[in-house]
Amino acid sequence: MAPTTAPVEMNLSIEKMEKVAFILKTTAHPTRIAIVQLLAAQESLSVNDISERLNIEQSLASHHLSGMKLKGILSSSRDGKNVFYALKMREVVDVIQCIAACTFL
Amino acid sequence: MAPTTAPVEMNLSIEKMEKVAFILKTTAHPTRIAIVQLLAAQESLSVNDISERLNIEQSLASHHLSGMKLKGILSSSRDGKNVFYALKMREVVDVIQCIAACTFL
DNA sequence: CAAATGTATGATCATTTGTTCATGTATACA
DNA sequence: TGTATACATGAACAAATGATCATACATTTG
Repeated sequence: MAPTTAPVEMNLSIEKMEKVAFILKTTAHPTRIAIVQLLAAQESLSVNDISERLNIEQSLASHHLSGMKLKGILSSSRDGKNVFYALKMREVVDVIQCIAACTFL
Repeated sequence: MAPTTAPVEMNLSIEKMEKVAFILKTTAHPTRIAIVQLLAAQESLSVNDISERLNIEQSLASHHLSGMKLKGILSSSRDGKNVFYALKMREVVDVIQCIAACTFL
């Protein structure tokens, strides 16, 4: 994705800008970025998988995951004792990659 | 930009995830998205231009602008009494457009 | 049913964020 | 020099966020 170089018209409505801000805000946290990263590679993972891989408490993982689900970024499904989370809004992967690709970071 | 459909390896370091989160956080606000939108179309605008167009107080505009400058998203230059701000990290335009393009928003 | 395992939730607290207000600084110009 | 215009800044406060803890709920298995 080449950087934008020429003047660009976006013309987002106030409502749209609020929605975009909402999604960006939901993504803007190192742990949540790590979660997206895991789920970009794995299709679905249980809460335990995630809390172990990221070395965070189960409770904290659950809070982040349910929040991201509530906001539409993730989906979840229970299988026995486990609840598996998956990426629902895959666009956030592109967003993260776009920023991560910035040479100056 | 097509949505990512297949498993993707990102492998961002902790440091990189923190930097990405930092940039996303800096962008994740309706007013700041509106500022990026204006500067995507205009090359550069004064504080007054921006506060008038967005209908916000000069002080609030200045706070947002200097914060965004501090974090590397904008640059500024004084010309007489005016200070003109411009987009420095144009990638944020792509980020916003990417999310804004989501059909479900 | 009881115990074990996996997950969710709510309270609490510290920190950060967003906004406003008052005031300070910089530049131009009469 | 004094005044007007354009920006910046810092204090103060409300609100949102992130982390931790304790505990509740759900499911499986003995």
